[in-house]
Amino acid sequence: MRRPTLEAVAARAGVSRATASRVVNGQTTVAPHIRDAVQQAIDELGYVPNSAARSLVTQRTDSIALVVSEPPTRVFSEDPLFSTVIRMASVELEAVNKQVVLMLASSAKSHARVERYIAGGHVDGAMLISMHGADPLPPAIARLRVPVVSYGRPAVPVDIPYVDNDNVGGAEAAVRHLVESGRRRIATIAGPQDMIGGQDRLTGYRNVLRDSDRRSIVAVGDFTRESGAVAMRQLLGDDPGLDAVFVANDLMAVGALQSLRQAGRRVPDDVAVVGFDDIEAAKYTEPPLTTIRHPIAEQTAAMVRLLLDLFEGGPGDPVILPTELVVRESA
Amino acid sequence: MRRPTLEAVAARAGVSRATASRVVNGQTTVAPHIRDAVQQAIDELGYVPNSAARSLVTQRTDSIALVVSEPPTRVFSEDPLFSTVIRMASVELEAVNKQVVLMLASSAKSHARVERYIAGGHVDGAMLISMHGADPLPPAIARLRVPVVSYGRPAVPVDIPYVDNDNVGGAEAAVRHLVESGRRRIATIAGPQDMIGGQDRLTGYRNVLRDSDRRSIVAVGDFTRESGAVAMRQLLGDDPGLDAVFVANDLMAVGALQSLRQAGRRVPDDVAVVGFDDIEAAKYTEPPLTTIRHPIAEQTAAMVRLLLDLFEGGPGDPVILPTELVVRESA
DNA sequence: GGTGGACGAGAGAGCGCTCTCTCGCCAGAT
DNA sequence: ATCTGGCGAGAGAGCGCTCTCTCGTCCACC
Repeated sequence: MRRPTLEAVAARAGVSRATASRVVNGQTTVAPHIRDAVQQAIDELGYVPNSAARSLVTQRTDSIALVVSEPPTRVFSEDPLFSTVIRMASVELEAVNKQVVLMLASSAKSHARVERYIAGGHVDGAMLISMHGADPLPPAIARLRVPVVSYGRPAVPVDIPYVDNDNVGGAEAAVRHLVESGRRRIATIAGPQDMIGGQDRLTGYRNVLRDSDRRSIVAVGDFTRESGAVAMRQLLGDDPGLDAVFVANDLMAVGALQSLRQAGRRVPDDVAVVGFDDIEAAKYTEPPLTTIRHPIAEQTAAMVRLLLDLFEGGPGDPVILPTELVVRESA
Repeated sequence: MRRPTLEAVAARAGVSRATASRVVNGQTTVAPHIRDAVQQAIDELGYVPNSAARSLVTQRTDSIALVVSEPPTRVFSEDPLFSTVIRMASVELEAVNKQVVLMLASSAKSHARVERYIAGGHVDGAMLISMHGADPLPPAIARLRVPVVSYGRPAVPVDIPYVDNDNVGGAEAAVRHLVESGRRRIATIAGPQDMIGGQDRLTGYRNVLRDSDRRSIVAVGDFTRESGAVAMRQLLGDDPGLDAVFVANDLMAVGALQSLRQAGRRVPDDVAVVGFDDIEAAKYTEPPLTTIRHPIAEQTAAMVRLLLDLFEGGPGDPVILPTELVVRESA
């Protein structure tokens, strides 16, 4: 009662195993009537190729590792980044008949595991989702001679093709919007400085403030809602006269709005707020949040394309996608 | 420059391939000094077993399909259910050295794909996450003679072991809480009736109302925030005198709170609201949401255990986990 | 009519591993 | 000294597939 093999199909169709294989793999050098006979045998037996046997000889596995290297706090949070990326990547890869093997690599132990797994040739390539600068995984995997791409620029300079959005440009657009609407004392709640997104968005903020001759007022959060609320309270303590704040992600911005409300500040009348990410919840805050949208779906699609290109020997040039200011009512 | 094989390891250690294989697989019938020699050869060569070759002969793959069968609207939404389940399942399976192959099965085309893939012996077993009653996948996969478990009770009676939370009991607890706090006209915003969770939670609501001699007032949403807002407006139109509403999930409850605010109703003074799920955002609504907590992480862990038991020939009895009323300020 | 070429189909090797079967060796019993 | 038993290690088959090489056939052209 085991699964039928190619041998069985060939026998039933009265041809050789090689010919049956040709039909299965869609080669054209098979006469139509033979092709039909084989196809019929396949249907009758319910034949499905054994992938292990196939990849043993082809040296391909048709599966791709999607490595999520991030502490649980962030993956578990309300931030839809990871689920969106995972989902989009699956859709894109399934469209080209590749399987997605999901691997989480939060601990040092799991790092070793992932490294061994990828080194072991279980997958044809890997996609890395890691925003942490201290993360040892990107350089480690880059050494493995397996095609790898990264979602987001790796924090340490390492020769991995990547796809990122224009964090600096987006932050600049956000702060410029505040400057142009006449705000004078513009603070920021920055993200973690060991993450590339945190760094770049702070850089964008600083760039514009420098050019417009304003003083920078900085608090640092960790991209969670709660840390945004804490940072906002701290900023209000440091500089009660601030009239605007650029928050490095929307989740922290939601927390900041909460602190502003508790402190009796009106948004945007007293304090203007601009976030970053344009998560779903940004539409539903009170008031709705002005923010920077970056296209997660397109970025993911671009990442998948980049990896597929790499398989074909493509150059693997980094891709930077533009961001967009979405003006709602908070600024 | 290809990867070292077991043959190479054996040659370097001066033993046969069979002996090297014994060492790799941790068999005890190998003399210590030979074991050491082989281990050293493995380390020096950086040998990693070829999984394709191994599973060709063992007929195992050590990977498990995680099939998410749900329309994009829900997976994409803010509902953290899927990302939590996916994450927890990964952690649990990685702990026992199994790989997670993620498959999305939203369209009919992808259904066929998933079915073929699982039938093709690419995985040792499958975990199904599907809340849709109309979903043809569970019965189809159940026929494949591959160990399968389901997250949530399959809507059509089909012989698949499953793990679910006590939706009926949870809904009963929620509505009983409203009854006991003296509410008279208790409405509900039900979930989609083609989903088991939607059905069961409505059943729980009806059970308690029947027993407490109250009239049921029902609107139906689709588990999204927006549909909750719409349903709440509709309920207020149908019965302006309602003084409580049990909402079948928190996301819709958030929408309902919004509609209540717009209609000038105070919560909980005029209308009490109880949700279901206890998502993160439930803590941050205005006022914080009273809701039913069900343990997603434990449910996922139980699902994984159930599948592993199945591999060992376990009985595969369904597991139902209890829920818990979390009283905050909305009711 | 003979030859060359093109093309379709089969034979068979081999991918890297596991596992059964066999064999050799040594210890202990007779 | 011979035999038996047990255990550790090797030989070799075979998992199911792909792919190269070879061969046979048929047609076209000289």
